[in-house]
Amino acid sequence: MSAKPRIERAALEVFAAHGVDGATTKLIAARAEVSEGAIYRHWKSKDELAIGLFMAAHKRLSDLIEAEAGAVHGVEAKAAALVKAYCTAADEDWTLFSFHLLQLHHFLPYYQDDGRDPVTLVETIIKYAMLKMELPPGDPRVVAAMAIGVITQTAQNRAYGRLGEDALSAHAGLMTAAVQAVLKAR
Amino acid sequence: MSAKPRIERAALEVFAAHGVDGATTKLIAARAEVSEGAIYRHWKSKDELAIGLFMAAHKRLSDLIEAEAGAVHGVEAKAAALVKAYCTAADEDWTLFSFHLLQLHHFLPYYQDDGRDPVTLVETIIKYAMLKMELPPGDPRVVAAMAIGVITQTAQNRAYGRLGEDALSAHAGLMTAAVQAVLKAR
DNA sequence: CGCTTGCAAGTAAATGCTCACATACTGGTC
DNA sequence: GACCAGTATGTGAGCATTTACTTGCAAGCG
Repeated sequence: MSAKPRIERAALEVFAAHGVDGATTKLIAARAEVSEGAIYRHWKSKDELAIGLFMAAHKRLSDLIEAEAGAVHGVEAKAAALVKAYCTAADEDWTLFSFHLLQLHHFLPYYQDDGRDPVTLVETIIKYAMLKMELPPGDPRVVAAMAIGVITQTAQNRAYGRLGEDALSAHAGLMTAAVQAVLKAR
Repeated sequence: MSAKPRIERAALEVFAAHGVDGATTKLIAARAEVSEGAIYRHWKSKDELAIGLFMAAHKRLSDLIEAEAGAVHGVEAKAAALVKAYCTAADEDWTLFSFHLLQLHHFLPYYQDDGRDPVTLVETIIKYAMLKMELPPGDPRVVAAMAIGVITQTAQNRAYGRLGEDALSAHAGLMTAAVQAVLKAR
């Protein structure tokens, strides 16, 4: 098999485990069973590799949110769809999503806020629902953070090995109920 | 003033901003206005410095949880007390708590689980409340993760500058209501 | 051939850390 | 108080190692 996809997989694993700064090109190459030089045939630098991988996950997640939220009506339904979609996607490519989840803060300076990052999208949905009186009023930034936190912290704890090996989807029902409760709580 | 506390402050800031691996001893020394050698008068290595700072925050948070939860009866009251206490402590020493929050994953391998880390403590409280029928049954690990996520994600977004400069306590009421809703949701 | 992909050895720079030296504090003795 | 040894604290030049990245060469392939 060609080296590029093997490098991508290996890099995701190493970045997720050690962080971008803690990961070494040697380790990535070793895990991909490839020489270090091979990395630089496909990427200009370690950082470009990391940013490329992160942005792929970031865009995939943003697209997912837009698609799922656009397909149904009402915040309740949107919340349920989003939770389920996130769980499914994460289970399908856990390496990619745990990397995205755990290393988010490293890439904050990089993605320009065009309003298409996951957090802003959720904020927008909530703001709109408040306007339509579907939700009680409140700071949409905080409500969005709290609702997202229900998902991300659960996923993080799974990544840390605190929840066993069950798929994230196994908890989708509980998480959906919790998110909907957060949205309405005041 | 002596160098040690200045180094500690500088290290917290640099670790929080760049991560433990991304932080350099040169940068820490420069920010503390101290020579690099001064660091090694007080700590054996950069990692020991980082671990010391983290463990101090970790223990302080654990003690806080035990004290606050032990002082009142009933999950509802415990939840309210914990949220308020965390917000107050975080506002009092935001540098310390944002470092703890953002770099947690770096130190996971280090703290042995004697059941006294914050997450396990919350899990125990929830498990006990379920036994006493104060809460509907459900996986306590997941419920704890979700409840904690409400707080941590909000605090993280504040650290990322997404919530303005308001104190975290400004949102304590909203967060308390959300946490209590999560605990009861099913 | 021409082009892409991979390797092995190597390089320059950065990083964590050390060490010889200087200075400031501490407490006991006269 | 004056003296002084002993210790703790800070400096800054520098060392060994690691790290990201480069380069010359060869193999596969249309």
